[in-house]
Amino acid sequence: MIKARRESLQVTQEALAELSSVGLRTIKQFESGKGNPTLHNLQKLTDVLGLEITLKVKSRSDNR
Amino acid sequence: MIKARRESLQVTQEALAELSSVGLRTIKQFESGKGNPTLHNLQKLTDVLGLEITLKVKSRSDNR
DNA sequence: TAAAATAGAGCATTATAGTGCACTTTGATG
DNA sequence: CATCAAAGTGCACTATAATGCTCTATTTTA
Repeated sequence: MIKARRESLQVTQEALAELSSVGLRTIKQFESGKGNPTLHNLQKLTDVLGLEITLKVKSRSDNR
Repeated sequence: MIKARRESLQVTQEALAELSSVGLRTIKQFESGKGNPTLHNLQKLTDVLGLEITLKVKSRSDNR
């Protein structure tokens, strides 16, 4: 998701690293599916990518 | 947010800890605003709480 | 195809998240 | 007030996320 967004914006991992102040190595791991990023780092990335992390109540069947 | 949701479900931190397999201490820190949880832990919590983490494209003013 | 740019991976180190334990604080109840 | 339950905090230790460096692989381009 992050990766797709980054690519659609035509930004390299390196550029993203600089813009977000998240280490390049970290972004690489993260994008290659090996990460368990902290919320903080995740937010730094989504912030630069113009994405928003939201929490929504999962609508369950018995919810209505 | 997590805290509010937990309370609205009338679940104690302790119960949440057990249900989610996240350490009680961790939940305490997290809820008292001192956390920088990993995505993994955050998901374990939201999962139990019936919440969903979503990423949406932030609509910017100059987007239209 | 050679060179350059971009992405992925191994290794080692540092910073910090996760956790348990014990104690304090706070709020509710008898 | 004494008691109890739920929440918050300090301390210490362990696990792992974050990071840099270097090298390899893949993709792009001349």
